[in-house]
Amino acid sequence: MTVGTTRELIAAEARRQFMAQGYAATSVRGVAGAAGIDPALVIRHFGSKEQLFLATVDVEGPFAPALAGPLTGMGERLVALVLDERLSGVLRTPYRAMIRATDSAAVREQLVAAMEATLARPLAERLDGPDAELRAHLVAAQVGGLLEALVILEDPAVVDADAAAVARLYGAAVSTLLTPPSG
Amino acid sequence: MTVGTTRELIAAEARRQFMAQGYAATSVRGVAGAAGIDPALVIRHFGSKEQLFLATVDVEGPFAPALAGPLTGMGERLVALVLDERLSGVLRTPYRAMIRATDSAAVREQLVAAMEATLARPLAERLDGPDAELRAHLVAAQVGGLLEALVILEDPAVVDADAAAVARLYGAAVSTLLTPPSG
DNA sequence: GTCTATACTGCGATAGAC
DNA sequence: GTCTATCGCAGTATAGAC
Repeated sequence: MTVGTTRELIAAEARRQFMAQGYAATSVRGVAGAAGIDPALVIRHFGSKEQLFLATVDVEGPFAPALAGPLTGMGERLVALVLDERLSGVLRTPYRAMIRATDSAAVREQLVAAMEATLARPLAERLDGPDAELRAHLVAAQVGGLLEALVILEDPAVVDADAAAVARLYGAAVSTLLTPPSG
Repeated sequence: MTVGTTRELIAAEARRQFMAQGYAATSVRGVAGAAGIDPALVIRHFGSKEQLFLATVDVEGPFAPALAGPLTGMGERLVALVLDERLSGVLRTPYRAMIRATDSAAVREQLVAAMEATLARPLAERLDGPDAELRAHLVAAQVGGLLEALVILEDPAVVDADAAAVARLYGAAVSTLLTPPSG
């Protein structure tokens, strides 16, 4: 389906390497070599290594299915999506690459924008009660925390835990923010 | 209080730069220059840039005060510690530097160990009911999520939010995992 | 035994020739 | 458009000066 222009060839190879090895371990020269072209071409087409990363790596935030249903059980459904390894390619892997590249302000902003557009903003519209917007962003922080433990820190206590138990327990904690605070 | 040995001089300057600029933007040559010594000496003393980082940057996990009191309100107290800017130097700043250096497995392990020793393990001993250990680690994931939103991603919706509201709302969500699950 | 000088390899990026 | 040559900087190893 790729048209095969040089630019798209570079982008495809760069995405592969950034996702597999991260930002620091991926070199412009390595991408160019694997694509069979000259390193200077990569810079010519994308401007810099950072811009190449921004253009090729992004999270897609596959939260829509969980947000579509009723508020009841939504916390558990959100957590289940994070735990679903079939979604790694669109969530876990780019999330890891981007978090580890947040030295760059542009990467930070792109990741915050993606999580806001796919999670915090649509969620805020669903919430009742005071502080709906803040609560939605705090849910996003919780989701980020679980992703961090799973794929950034690879904390064995979470990675090796029973997924159903994590979904139940962490999902309940997320749900606390979905229902209006009592009092 | 520093004895002034070359090794300690290097360590102090390295810590300063790693905390202020992060791992990638700090160079062995820059540390050596600021310390007024030769770059090769840094390697001589610490082996590599990565080992220099591991030896000089660590989070201290100042959670003990929050963990000491009653379970009631502990969630809010933990969140308040994360939000306390006076603790930045021992928590936020090293946390940011370490998360952004988690390409290194050794950095991952050192950060996980610090959070486990100062938060998850002492907390697990305080918790009643089933899955105490998993729940304690999920609390650590929540704390990590808040730190991530605040200091890694610098999400304006959280950074600019009223601290008291964050403590109340996020603290309540943390507390969900502190009390034994109902049912 | 500390420390300096030097050098090797690889990086991102630029200038300019085809 | 694409490649060649090159610049300046990085981490690090080694040799040898004090």
